[in-house]
Amino acid sequence: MPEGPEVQVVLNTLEANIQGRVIQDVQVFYDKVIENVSAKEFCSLCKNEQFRKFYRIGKYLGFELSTKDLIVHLRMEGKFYLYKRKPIDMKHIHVMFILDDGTYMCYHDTRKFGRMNIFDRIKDKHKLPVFKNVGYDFMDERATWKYFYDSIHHSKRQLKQALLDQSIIAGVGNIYADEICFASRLDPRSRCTRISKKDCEKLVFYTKKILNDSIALGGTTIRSYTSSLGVTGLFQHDLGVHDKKGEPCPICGNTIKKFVVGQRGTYICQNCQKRK
DNA sequence: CCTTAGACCTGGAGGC
DNA sequence: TGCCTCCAGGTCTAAG
Repeated sequence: MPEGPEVQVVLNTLEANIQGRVIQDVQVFYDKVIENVSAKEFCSLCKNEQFRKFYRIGKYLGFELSTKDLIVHLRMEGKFYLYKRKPIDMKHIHVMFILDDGTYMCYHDTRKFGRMNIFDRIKDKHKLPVFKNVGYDFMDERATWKYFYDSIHHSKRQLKQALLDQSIIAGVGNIYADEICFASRLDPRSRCTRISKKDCEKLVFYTKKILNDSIALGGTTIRSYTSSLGVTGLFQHDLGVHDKKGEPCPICGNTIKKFVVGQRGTYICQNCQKRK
């Protein structure tokens, strides 16, 4: 479910609720969630660690603990829930952290795609092995239009695939990629080689604007009925094209069409968005 | 180097 | 009600 903005909202909420808490115990019910060490090792490495700092790079959540960095990727459906007592329905809970104030911090993930990694704490988080193929976060000042232009203009790929490429600018996912293309008046199927510097200025400007606006509204909630930690946002009301097949374009009134681009459902107003 | 299909998982929605 | 197919906010891999 989450793209950069939703991950940021989750992070903000967790920071407000568990900063300073100490992990007293950890239980793992689906071992594959833990990626870089065994589940057993993960539990012992987390034990007695305190949540100190909270950060995000692209779609990754980072928790700086007393001596470790805990890195979580929620993938499609991962969520954190905080409970005052142990939940009765443990069906999709795969990891449970029991904190020193009695909170049960539960990792819930219907499709089991999410992953957790734990490392010895380091200062430069970008150097952690999980971030090897992750570029600059969309909030990073190094994520400029020039950098984006230099990264894509030799590529034969379609524009949308470049926007989704986490090794260039990290944090954009399928919904926001459609919205960025719509705001920039560009067809996501356009070839990167044909995207001008001027286009890149627009694309990076709207990437930052749309993702930051979404954070301010608590993120986007579609196809989701549960209100997990901070994931019931309001930005879905501001979407222009995504998930609006058959509806009129908010600018020109033309019918929004759906295509498949890079194996992802993609929504376009073919009147407003120019194919290059 | 690039693109594409498939894999990883579960459940909701819609067709019959 | 049941069965079937398609679809889903992500990413990695193998194969061409």
